[in-house]
Amino acid sequence: MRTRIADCLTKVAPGTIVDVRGWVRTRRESKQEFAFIELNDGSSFHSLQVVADKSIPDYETLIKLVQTGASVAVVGELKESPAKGQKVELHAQSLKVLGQADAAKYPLQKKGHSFEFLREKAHLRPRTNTFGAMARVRNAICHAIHCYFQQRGFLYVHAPIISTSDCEGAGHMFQVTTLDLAKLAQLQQSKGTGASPSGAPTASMEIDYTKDFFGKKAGLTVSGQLEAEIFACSVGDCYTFGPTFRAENSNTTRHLAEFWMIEPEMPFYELEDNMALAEDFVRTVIKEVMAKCPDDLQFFNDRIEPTLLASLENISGNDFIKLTYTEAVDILLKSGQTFEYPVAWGKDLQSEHERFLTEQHFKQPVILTDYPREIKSFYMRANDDGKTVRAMDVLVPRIGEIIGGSQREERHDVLIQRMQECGLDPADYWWYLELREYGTVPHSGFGLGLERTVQLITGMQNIRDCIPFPRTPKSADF
RNA sequence: UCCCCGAUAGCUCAACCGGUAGAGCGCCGGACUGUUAAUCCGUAGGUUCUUGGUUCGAAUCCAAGUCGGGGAGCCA
Repeated sequence: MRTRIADCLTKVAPGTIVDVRGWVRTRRESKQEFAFIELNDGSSFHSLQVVADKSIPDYETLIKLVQTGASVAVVGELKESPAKGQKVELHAQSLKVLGQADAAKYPLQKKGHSFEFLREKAHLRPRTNTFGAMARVRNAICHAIHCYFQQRGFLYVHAPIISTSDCEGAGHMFQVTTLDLAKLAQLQQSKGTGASPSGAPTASMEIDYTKDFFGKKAGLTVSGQLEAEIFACSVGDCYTFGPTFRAENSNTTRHLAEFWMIEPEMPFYELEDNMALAEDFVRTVIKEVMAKCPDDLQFFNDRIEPTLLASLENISGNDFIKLTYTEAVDILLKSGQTFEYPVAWGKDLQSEHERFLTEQHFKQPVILTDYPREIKSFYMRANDDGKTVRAMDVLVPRIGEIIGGSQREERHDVLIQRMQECGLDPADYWWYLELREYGTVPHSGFGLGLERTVQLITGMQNIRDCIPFPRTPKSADF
C-alpha cells in the first residue's frame, strides 16, 4: 500500500516501513556506493530524501537509471535524518524504476527555468516546485470557495456553457457551430458572391443559422450571471463556479480566453450587503488557504514575491476601504500625481488610477461603488441621482480588479429604459425581463475571477501561470 | 487591436563600428563528498526564428512574416 510523501513527512512515525512512489527530482551519488534520491509525488511541496546503498538488490544497475524525471517505487524504513535539511528520510530496502527518463533529453533540469519556457512544457511543468505549489494552492482556493458558500446555505448552480443569448454584453463570444465552414466557404465561392479574392468569406455572406445545431447562433458563455439571477429569484442565495470564455484579443498578464469565474447571486441583497459579502468572502478564502498551504505560500514568498505573506496578512486582517467612484475621482484629482491618462468624472478609471489607489494611496484593497451609468452595464440598478448606478469593483494591489458586481435593476420599466439607452433590444431579454414582471425582488451579485485570485494568493505575475493549461490568443496547446 | 522590446548550444544569456560563434548552468566522463540548486577537472554540443534584400562578406543593417515578453484597451 502506497504512502503519500506528505504523510511520510508529517504523520508517519519513524521506524515504519513504507512504500513510496514518485518522480525523481535529483540524485546525488557517492562513489562510496550509496546515493541520495530526492523524491516528489506532488502531495507536498517538500520532497522525501531517499538513502539508497549497495545493500539494495542490483544497486549498481538500478542507481544509474534513477535520473531526474524518472518514476520510482521505494520500500524502506522511515528514519530520523542525521543531517540538516529534513527531519526524516527513507532508507531504501528495495528500489524499482517504474519509468526511466533520459537525462540528456528530459527538459526539466535541476536548475530554475523561465516561466516562458515552462509554458511550452505544460505537460511537465506541474512537476516543478512552482507549478506543483500553484496546483495545490489553486485547489485549496477552490475548496475554500465551495466551503464558504456551502456553509452559508448557498446553492451551487450550474450555468450553461453554451449560450444562445448573443447579448450578455460582457465580451466577444466564441462561436459554437456544427456547420461545415469549409463547405460554406466553397459554396460561397462557387456562387461568386461575397467572397474576397483570397477566398475568405466576407461580411456580406449570410449564414442560415436555422440549419445550425441549435437552430440559432450559439456561443460559449461569457458569464453565468443572468442564469444565476433566475435561481437567486427562486431558490435563494446561489453561486455558479465554472469556465467562462471571452474571445477578446487580450494580451496581458491578467487576461485569459478561458478562465474560471465564481458568480454568487443573492435575493434581497442591496449593494451594501453585496459589498460586505464580497469582502468577507475574499478575506475568508485567503485565511483558509494560508492555513492549509503554509509550505507552498512560504515558497512563493521566498522565491516569487517577497511581499506576498505580508500582503495576504494585510488583506485578510483589515477592512477594505469603501468609497464611491466620485470620491475616488476627487482623491485622484487632488493627488498631485501626473497620470498618463487624465482623470475626469464620467470617464472610466484606468489601470494606473486603480493602482494608485490600492498600491500608493490606501495600500489596501478598495471597493469602489456608484459608477457613472454611461460606463456600466444595463443591468446595474440606477441611482436616484440619475447619473450613477449601484456598481461595485473590488480592487486589490498588484492585480487590480478581482471582483466586479452590482445591485441588479429590479424595476421593470427602468430596466427597459436602460436597455434602450445601451442600444439593446428588450425582446432579446424577454425572460430576463419576466423576472421583473413576476414577483421581482431587489437582488445583487458579483463575479470573482479564479485565476486572478490565484495570482493574488501566489504572487505569480502572469495569469498564464495560474491555470494548468492557459488559453490565450494564438495559444491553446495541450 | 495599439505602443515598446526580444528570438544565438538542452536552458539562461554574451558576441564592440558588418569580418566566419562564446560563457555559465545542464548532459556525458573523471575526482571528491551524509549529500541536499553540492563542489572541482575535462569532453561533446550551433541551419544564430523564417523568407527576401543590401554587401566582397550578415548573428549583426533593411523589409515582411511568425512566435514570445512588457505596457495599454476590453474585463474577471
